[in-house]
Amino acid sequence: MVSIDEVARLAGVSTATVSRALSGRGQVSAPTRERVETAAKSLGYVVSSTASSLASGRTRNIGVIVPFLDRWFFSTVLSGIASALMRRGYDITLYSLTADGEQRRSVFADFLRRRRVDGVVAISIELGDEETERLRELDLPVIAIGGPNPRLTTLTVDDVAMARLATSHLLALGHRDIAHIGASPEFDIDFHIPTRRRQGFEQAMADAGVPAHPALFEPADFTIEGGFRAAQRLLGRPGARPTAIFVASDEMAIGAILAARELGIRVPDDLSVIGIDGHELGEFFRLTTVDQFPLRQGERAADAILAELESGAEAAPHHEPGRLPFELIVRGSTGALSA
Amino acid sequence: MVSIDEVARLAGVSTATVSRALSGRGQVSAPTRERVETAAKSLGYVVSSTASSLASGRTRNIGVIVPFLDRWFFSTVLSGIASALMRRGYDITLYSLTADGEQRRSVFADFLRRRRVDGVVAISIELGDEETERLRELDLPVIAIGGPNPRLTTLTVDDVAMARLATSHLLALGHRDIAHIGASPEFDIDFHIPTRRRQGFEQAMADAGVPAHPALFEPADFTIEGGFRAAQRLLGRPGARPTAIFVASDEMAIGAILAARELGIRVPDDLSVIGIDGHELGEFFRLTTVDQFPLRQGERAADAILAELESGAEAAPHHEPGRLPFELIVRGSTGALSA
DNA sequence: CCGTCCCCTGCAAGCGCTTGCAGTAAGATC
DNA sequence: GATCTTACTGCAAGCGCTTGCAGGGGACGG
Repeated sequence: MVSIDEVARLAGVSTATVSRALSGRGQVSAPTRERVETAAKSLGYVVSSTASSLASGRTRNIGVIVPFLDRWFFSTVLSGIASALMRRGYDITLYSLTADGEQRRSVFADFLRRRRVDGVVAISIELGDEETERLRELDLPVIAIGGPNPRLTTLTVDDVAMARLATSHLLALGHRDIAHIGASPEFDIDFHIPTRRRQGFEQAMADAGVPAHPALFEPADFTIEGGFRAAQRLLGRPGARPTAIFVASDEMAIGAILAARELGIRVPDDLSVIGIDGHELGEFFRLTTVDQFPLRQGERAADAILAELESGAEAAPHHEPGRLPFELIVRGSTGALSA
Repeated sequence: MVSIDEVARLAGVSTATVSRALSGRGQVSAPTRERVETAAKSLGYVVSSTASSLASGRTRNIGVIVPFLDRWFFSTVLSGIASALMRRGYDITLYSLTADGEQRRSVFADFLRRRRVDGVVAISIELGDEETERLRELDLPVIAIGGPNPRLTTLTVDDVAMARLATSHLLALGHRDIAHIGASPEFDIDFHIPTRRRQGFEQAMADAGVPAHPALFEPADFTIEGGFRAAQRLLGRPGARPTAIFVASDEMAIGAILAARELGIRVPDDLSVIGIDGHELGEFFRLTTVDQFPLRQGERAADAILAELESGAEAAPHHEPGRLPFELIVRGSTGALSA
């Protein structure tokens, strides 16, 4: 492997000058810089990240903590983070928090403390107090996407407002018997997003003076299949059927659409369905949704962490609640209430 | 941040002994080891990966190259890799090869050459000659999953055999008019899996003495929507309809099932559909498939790279073609040909 | 023509570990 | 009891960079 000394020798300068020329820190005359760059290129020199990190204290590496890798939302956010970071020359090291509690603990107790990263992005994880504390102890910039955490800088989307927007859309179409598919209460213990979406739903209903019937709520597990079953229960009951369903995620909403089809209920003629997220399959299923642009969320998180790094200003945690954009995307799964 | 010196002082030994006690390399008496471990724990010491890497040349970090992060197959394999690697205390740094060609080049020309990783896993990427060469120049263990590459150690599943198995299943059920949904030829240029699956299909048909009608092939793009459209074309044509479809991926197969439903064609009564992959949605759609266990593929790749690292033996590239397991999973989307 | 200032460059001291080598003491061998 | 081993530990030299500091001009002003 070629080292900085060889480049220095070839360019006829000291290693200090090579370092400065290639990193852009400190003064180097234009001709010298050019000689160094030529030498480096001809030798195929690439700086050793370990040596550079040790000497400088900068790693050019961001740690990303993800609860699941194989769920659409998280992998999409991750994808946004990865492309934005790589564009700026940063590496990213991945910390996946599987179901295994012991392993999760070791991420905070060991992995992250190896000084391998300059900053951390945590995607939609409800962090425990101790975990939050561990993160703060790292003394590194941390950006959390999702669950607002008063002790960390967070990028959040206003879940209540999103849910209100979705519900208002249904109300504006004339619907009154609106059901809601959300998460079961025990889910909420460490994952508050479904609760907030439910609150938004209830607020919008209350604002419109429409009573939200408790029987029109069904819990599910945020999968297509879960949404399917919840919708089956909702639509298969004797008595009056809801004319619309606000579903707390697109995947569950797709399940609901499939359930309706199976029951011979036409969407949107007999039933309107709206989801939340902006899932890639939404277009195919013609699903009306409130998009939260997860890819861009990842990019924004990457930009935010780089901004903190480059400003050097370890700004006090400033939450920006509800700052992430969202947008109603009307497709074919919602329609006016038929008389 | 606490350093090794503090631990040494507290334990009353030299830093050399601390290093040996904590890393398990070299001899340390049991009582000394215990004192060191106690001291380290009480100070919350975690070794600095950069310093350790620089001194030892080992990073305890594996690079993973992924073509897409937000596609089910890749993120599932990645998930398997991540959990297996973290279990062994390894970090993983992610190199995402977006569509951007320039960025892709920089992964091989710069990112990977920073000496940040001890080994590389490449997931289902058809690597160009120059890229392969770059990887070999790294002089690190490399494991490629997927596309067999004679110059790298690869873990592959026998795509031809999988396709034969799927096709045989349909043939055994009595089907003769079997269509195939695969990839369009231009896709194949840098992605040979679809071609191999098609070959397996044709072989199985030929072996059974059944002519594979060219009109019964439809290309698609490996998405649900693509499969949907391909099936629409296949099933909407005037004339005799196929009684079964072998689809080259589960996602496309799901699309095909949805298309059939929309056309009022009953699955499996009027049409059998079989896919390949083992997609998580397969169960929900009752899709018969040939599972290739992507999660376990990732785990095996992780194990393989660690084995190479720990043996130290930079074994010559040994491809193990067709060594990865696959299995026919019969669910509800295939059935005997009705008379 | 000399002093100042500003660029540019090199020197050399680390960054926080790991590990070859050497030294010590205790146990083993005869 | 002398000599070898063997097990353990410490010393100190790096690993390949970065960067504070200082020195050497050239430009410029007086």
